[in-house]
Order: sequence, then structure tokens, then C-alpha cells
Amino acid sequence: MQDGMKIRSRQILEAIIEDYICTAEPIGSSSIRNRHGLSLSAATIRNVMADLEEMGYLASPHPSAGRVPTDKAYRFYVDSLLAVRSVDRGERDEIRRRCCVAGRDVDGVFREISQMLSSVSHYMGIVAAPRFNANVFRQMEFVLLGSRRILVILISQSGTVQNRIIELHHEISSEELVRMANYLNGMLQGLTISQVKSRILKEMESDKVQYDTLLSEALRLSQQALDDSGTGLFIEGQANIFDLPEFADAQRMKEVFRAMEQKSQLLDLLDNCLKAPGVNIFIGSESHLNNMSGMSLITSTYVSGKNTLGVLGVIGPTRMGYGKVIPIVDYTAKMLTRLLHVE
Amino acid sequence: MQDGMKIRSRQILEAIIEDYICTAEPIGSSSIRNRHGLSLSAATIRNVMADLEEMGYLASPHPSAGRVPTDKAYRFYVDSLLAVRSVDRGERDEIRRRCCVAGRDVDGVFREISQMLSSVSHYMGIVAAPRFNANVFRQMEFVLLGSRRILVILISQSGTVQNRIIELHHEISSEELVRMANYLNGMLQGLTISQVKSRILKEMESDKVQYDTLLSEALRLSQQALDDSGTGLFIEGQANIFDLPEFADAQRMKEVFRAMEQKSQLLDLLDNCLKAPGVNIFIGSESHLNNMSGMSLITSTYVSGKNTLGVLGVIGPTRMGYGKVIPIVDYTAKMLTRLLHVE
DNA sequence: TGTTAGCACTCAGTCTTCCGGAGTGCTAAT
DNA sequence: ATTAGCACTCCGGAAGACTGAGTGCTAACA
Repeated sequence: MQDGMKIRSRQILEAIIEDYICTAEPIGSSSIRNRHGLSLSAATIRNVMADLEEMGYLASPHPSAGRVPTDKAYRFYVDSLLAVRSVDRGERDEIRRRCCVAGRDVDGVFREISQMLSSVSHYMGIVAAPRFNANVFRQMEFVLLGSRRILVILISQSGTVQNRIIELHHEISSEELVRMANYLNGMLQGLTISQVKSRILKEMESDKVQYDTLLSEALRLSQQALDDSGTGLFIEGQANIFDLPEFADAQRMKEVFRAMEQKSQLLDLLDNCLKAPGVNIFIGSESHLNNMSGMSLITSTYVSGKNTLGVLGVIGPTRMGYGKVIPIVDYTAKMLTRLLHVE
Repeated sequence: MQDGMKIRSRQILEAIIEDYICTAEPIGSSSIRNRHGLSLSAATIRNVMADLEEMGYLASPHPSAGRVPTDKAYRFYVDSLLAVRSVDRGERDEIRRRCCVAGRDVDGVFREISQMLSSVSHYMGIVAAPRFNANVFRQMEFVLLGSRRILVILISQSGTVQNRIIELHHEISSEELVRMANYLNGMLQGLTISQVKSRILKEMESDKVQYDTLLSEALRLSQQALDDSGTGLFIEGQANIFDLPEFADAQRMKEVFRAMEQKSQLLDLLDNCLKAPGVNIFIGSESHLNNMSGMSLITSTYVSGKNTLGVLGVIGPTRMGYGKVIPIVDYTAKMLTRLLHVE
């Protein structure tokens, strides 16, 4: 009677959703009765299904097929019906095992975890590396590559490294580079990257700097190095969606791949998740992304200390095994958090 | 008469290949005559085509369709018939423009170039970042993240950066880290990474080090950091193949994507290309990769000074516009070489 | 009033059949 | 050696029939 829906309607809706998650085929009134042993006739179930369609929870692809759950149904399922299990023992071990890849290239860790998410969930794994902005500055290094070309390495508290090559207009000596590094490292210690950025802007206006070309050059360089254009988005297991019958059509498939290529769109969405710690679920059109109808996204955030660093998750069909995938994403985020923990 | 093939046969083979590259449909004897204005009757062309099929240059999908070029035909085309044009002016400008992305994240440059290759060629772009082994050691940095966790940053002469996090068994101070870095940087200066590796092994056995736990620890760390497991393979534009009619079938498509997921296989192939400087072409089964039938790979190497650093290229259908893509790959490799040039 | 059985109806998917068209190989004439 | 003519093959699309799963509606029933 709660949620404005009769208890029996809920049972039937749940049965339909779960069957559809398994079979990906429209569910008819009789098949549902057989499989769930409800003590109701097919006719009664039909009546209920008609009501559910009226309310927007079900849709029929064509008049004489069965019914298919709508996004609204999945949302209701996830919010009200779903009993989130904890992670399977086997999956948990798999996750732990593959998270413990110390000694690997740092980006490699994110890629590995993305791959792991995809292979454990059988959908697509996605990991957004920490946006540098959210990070705490630790150290900056300058390396002289040529007389006019330097490598700037930026290291955050959590160990993320960002490096880029910058061309200079005039020559510079390695002694000058050391001076610059010392100056910057002293000034910026302990600030978050976004604080660093505004600090640099402020500093550039100060008198002391205006008359010291070396210092102003240092500030200019660090500003360039901080420009956070790196995508840092790892999507793995795209081939998994070939196995899903709902994307058997080449056209649908193409849409999905195009959507995955527009990483900036996805990044924007994931950035929003940063603000809402914990697990987030976007069903179908809820993500407001192009070409993402029929796809769901489950995310969680990983943190370091007080800072929310980044987001990871799984992208699959709306017909996803939510009960299984949600704990996987949740657990993985916690493992990554632990992995990045700075004591 | 040369190459064991009559001049007319060559003309006809060339016409068939070029038509097929455009249309992706089996070519019949009459359509070829219309489009190329040959002063021959369809019947004569049929005779020649039968000969070419006999010789293994053509195949018929079914008895009453036209003919399709075989891998052997493409190989002959590329080796003997093709006049490699130089790059289009427009394409050249596009390549130049997108190569000049100084100030970007270093990995970002490779990704960008891979994307550029895919969008200019309309196939898939592929860039293998320099294998560290081929590189010249420049500098190593240690950063203390926690009391037992350090970040090792390895910088090569060409500005490539490799960084990984390593867990220690016991605590270490930052002074000790500085000593370690100085020791290693002094010892390894100017060696290639593979030389560095053997040097480290040798050093670990020397008496001086055996009794200095700090030094042996330093060697152990650098050894871990040098383990070149990073894939560093950028494949972009996979969605482009959706537009190719020969992969319209979902099954074929899936095979291609599975092939692209097995990056280690591809990397092995590209590693071989490192040994053969300049442009390399693998047609269909020539690559000996699984699931790569129907696909061709065009690669070229980019270098820095005397060292061949890495490989880039384009993957497309065997029915590729070789005359257009080869110069694109070639020119891009040269641009990247120039981009990485250390004066 | 809620539930059930029965029935006529609908429509996607499959299977079959039936051409038309493009292409071939062969033969005979040039 | 080349070409015109001809019979043959086979793919692919269109049209039609059939099947089966599923529905909505109505009337009977508890």
C-alpha cells in the first residue's frame, strides 16, 4: 500500500524486472506466473500489468509482445525493491587481488582497475583519474630537456603525477631552474591545486615578482603546467557490450561507441558525482547524455583523507544486474581509497 | 611482361582494386570497362579475370558475383602498382596543427596524435609510446609519500616520464632518498635503459654495495621502477570502423574489437617494426594476428637522434586507401620525430 | 468486488516462393 | 586474339502464408 502501489503490483513489477534482466526479452503474463509460482491467474496478472503500463512502469514494444520495464521502473526497483547484497566472496577476492598492483605505473593502476571492473561486472568499467584540482600540491620539478625546452613534473600529495613539456622563448640554465623550483615549492606547499592556481595569479601581480623576471617566468611556467586538460578517463571492456542482445543491432552499437568517444561529456557527468560522495546511479536518460538511452551508469567516489579524489563505476544496459553490480562498484571504490591512503 | 604478369592484366587488376577500394562491392567485368574506359570488351576482361583468379589475385564470393581482390593482390598493388602520392596540402596542415600541442601532458601528445591519425585517415589511429628500454636515462627522482611508500619518477632523455608507487618494507627518511637519488643519477647517466638494467644487476653484486644497505635498497627500488610493464598503446577512432560496410555484420565487428583489446599482441607486432625503420605495411593475414583477417596495418617509426623510439600507424580494412594513408603515416611519424627532437 | 476462464484478435518473426538482375563460362564467329 | 551471343547460376529483395506468443474484453464465478 505504501509508495502508492499495491503490494501485489510491486511483486509483479519486481518479477518482470528480474526476468527481463535475465532474458532481455519482453515478459508475458503467463511466463511470469510459471517462473515465480504466483498463485494468480494470467488474466489477473494481465490486469495488473495494464495498470503498471498506465502508471508508466511498463511499456510494450508492440501490441502483441510482452511488457518491458521503463527507466521509471528501474528507478523504482533500485530505490524500493532491491535488496543490495554484499559482494560475492569470489568477486571480492578478485577485486582485492587486482587492486594490489603496487609497483605498477600509476596510470596503469587506474587502467587495471577499470579492466577489473569490466571483467567482474561483464559490462564496461570506467575510472576517472583524480582531477588535479581536487588534489593537494606536494612538489614541482623542472627538468632541462634542451636549452629552450623543459619538462615540468607536478606531484600531488596522493602521488598523482602530471608532466608536460613546455617550450621557452629564451634559454635558461639549470641553476635558474633549481631556484625557480625552490621558490615555487616553498610557496605552494600544502595548498590544493585550485588554491595554487589563484595563489599564482595573485603572486604574479605582486611588486616583488614584477621586477624579478626569473620569478615571473617561474609563475608563468607553473601556470602552464597546471592547465588540467588531461582527460584521465579510463574506459575498458567495450567489447563486452557485443554480447548484449539489446545492442545486436549495428546502429545501436555505433551509438554506444560514439558516446564512449565523447569523453568530455562523460567527464562532466562524473565531475558532478564528485560532489555527491558514495554510490550514484543514473538510469537511462537520467544521465542526460547523448546516445545513452538504454544505458545505466553506476558510480562511486574514491577519496584520500578529506579530499574526494575521483570517481569510478560501471556502464551497462539499463537491464543491468543492479543487485550485483552496485556492491562491486562500492567495494572497488573502497579498495581504491585504501590503496591511495597516505598515512 | 615484367613481374610475370602481362601489362594488360596489371591494368585490369589495378582497376579492380581501385574500384573495390571505393565501393567495397565485388567488381564485375562490365562495370570495370565503363568506369575506366578500357578499349576492351567485357568478354576479354572476363578472360583476364579468370586468369587472375587462377593466379590467386582475385576471388569470387559466389559464382555469380563479381571478383574481389585477395591479400596477394593488395600486396602486389602496394609493391608494384601504387604510386605513392605526397600528403595532401590540407591534410598536411591538419597534421602539423595537431602535432603542435606543446604544453600538453606528455601521454596526451601520443593520444592526440593517435586521434589525429584516426580522424585524418578515417580508420583507426595507433601510437605506441616509446618503450622505455630504447630510451636514454636522464634522471630519477624519489618522492616520499608516506613513511613506507615512495613515488619513483624516471625521466628519459627525450622527456618521457614513467612513474610508479612502491611500497617499502621499512621506513626511510627523505635524506636517505636524496642520497639514493644522487648515487643512482651519477652512476646511470647517459646509459640506455637496457644498459641501466644490466648495470644495476652488475652493481648489486659488487662488494661495495653488498655492505651498504642503503645502496642496495636504492638498486632494488630502481629495478622495480624500471620494470617496463606499462602498455603505452593508444588506439583511437575505433568507432570509425562502424562506417565500413565490410564490418556491418555484428560478428565481424566483435572480432575487430576483441583484437584491439589484446594490446600485448599488437605491441609485439609493433616491437618488430621498431627494428625495421620507416614505413611497414601488413596486409590481412601478414600480421599473423588473431582476428585480423580483413584488416591492414600501416606503420612508421619515430626516432630521436640515433634511437628509434616508437611506432605509430593506422589500422583499417585491407580495402584501404593505401595511396592516401601511407603518406599520412609517413608524414606524421616525421612530425613526431621533429617534435621529440632534443637539440 | 476481485478473480478467473474463454475467446477472438493482433502482430512480429520465420519460412517459402518467386522473380529480376548482375555476372559468369562457354561457344562460335570475326 | 578478340568479341558477340547465349544459357546458366545465384544473391537479394518482395510478397504471401503460417505460427505462436501475447493481449484485451466479456462473462461467469467466489
